[in-house]
Amino acid sequence: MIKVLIAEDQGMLLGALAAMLELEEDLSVVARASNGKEALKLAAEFNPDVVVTDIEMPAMTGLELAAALKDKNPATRVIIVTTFARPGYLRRALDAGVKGYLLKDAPAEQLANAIRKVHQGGKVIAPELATEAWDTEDPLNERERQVLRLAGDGLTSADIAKQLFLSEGTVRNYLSEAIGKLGAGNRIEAARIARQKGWL
Amino acid sequence: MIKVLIAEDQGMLLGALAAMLELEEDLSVVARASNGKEALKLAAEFNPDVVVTDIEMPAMTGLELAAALKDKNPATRVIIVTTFARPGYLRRALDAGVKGYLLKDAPAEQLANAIRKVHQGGKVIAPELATEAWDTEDPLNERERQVLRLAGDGLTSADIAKQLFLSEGTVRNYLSEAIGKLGAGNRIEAARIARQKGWL
DNA sequence: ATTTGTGGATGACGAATGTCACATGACGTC
DNA sequence: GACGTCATGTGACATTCGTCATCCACAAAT
Repeated sequence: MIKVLIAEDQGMLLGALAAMLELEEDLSVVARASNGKEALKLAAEFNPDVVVTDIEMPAMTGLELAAALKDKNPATRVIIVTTFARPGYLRRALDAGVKGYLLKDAPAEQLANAIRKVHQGGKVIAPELATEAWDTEDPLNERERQVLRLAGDGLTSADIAKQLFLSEGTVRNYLSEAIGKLGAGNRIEAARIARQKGWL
Repeated sequence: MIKVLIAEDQGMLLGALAAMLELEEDLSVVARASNGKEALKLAAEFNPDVVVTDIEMPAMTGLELAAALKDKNPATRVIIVTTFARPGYLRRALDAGVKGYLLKDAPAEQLANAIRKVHQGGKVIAPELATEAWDTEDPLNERERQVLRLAGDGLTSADIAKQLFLSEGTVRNYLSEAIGKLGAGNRIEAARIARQKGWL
């Protein structure tokens, strides 16, 4: 009997996944969490074989959860189930020792099999991501990321400068750099691109 | 036996919801669709009592689906299940005669009951939305919306002008109007606000 | 002790943006 | 036909943005 913990902030999906997995005879959903922090606590308590987790959650993301589990529950395998086909996410997930990375777009039937495969020591990566160009590196440095995040929310250079304790000119320099690196035409497009790649 | 059709583009959720609802003795999932268009076709074929649908889907959104069903399958009740707590969406949904509007954040257990209630002629609106301030009107006109959509993607005024066959000055005028109406400081913030409200 | 690198600041310039007042023409209404 | 009004343009102006060359301070490397 494979003990499964599910971490997912969308109640609807959490409940539905749990119901679906309970139909499998060799799986048992021993705990549910609606964010990473809760999942970590429950993992310590129930010691699940496999953790199925979303990425974007309040309090603690699935990526942070994976990293923490690698440390505290090294025997527990982690499968990420997310909406986002972003190279940055996949890379960070693999770095955190994640064994599975599935997209919510994929048919639900795949999940049970992925759990079994990962439980047996295998790896399951969504085929859309396993291929080629998904190893694009994040070309931005920390400052550029910060500045771009704020710019993407509509703050002016002056506002950003105030928040980050930089001069306005410096902010413009970083933005200019980021725009160039991303091949964008302006800050808006740059922010869009970076977000879409999972770099923000 | 209540006949249910589910339309949802995330395969994972679609499958999981179907599995969960099939556990209910008085419900039967007669068809599944991954977009509105497909759902409309299947609805004509299976004549479901209740359609459970997401909003943001390719080909045809859940809101468009609801409007079309109101016309072609007036007896079919529609329940929207979406991530987005946006006033614009709820308003449009109600205008399309939708009987239920639930958030994916809500516990999954609610769904079966919502289906029963709606099937009996009732209405189910997520409590977070049923309250007050959710009737904020969209102050934008069609042109302003178009222009803002493109501006939000990082196009310059000149690009937008070309796409919409307007002069650049006119584009700037519309943007200026939109920025003013939304109380924003620039086009980026304006686009962010409008999107968040579900007006784009 | 000099070189090199890095993070940040400055100043200047042209381009894009935001604002406003006003013009034009199409359409409906009285 | 005179009158609003609605969509679109125009021109002018101040501000913000994007770019680039250059400079400064400080730390690490040699």
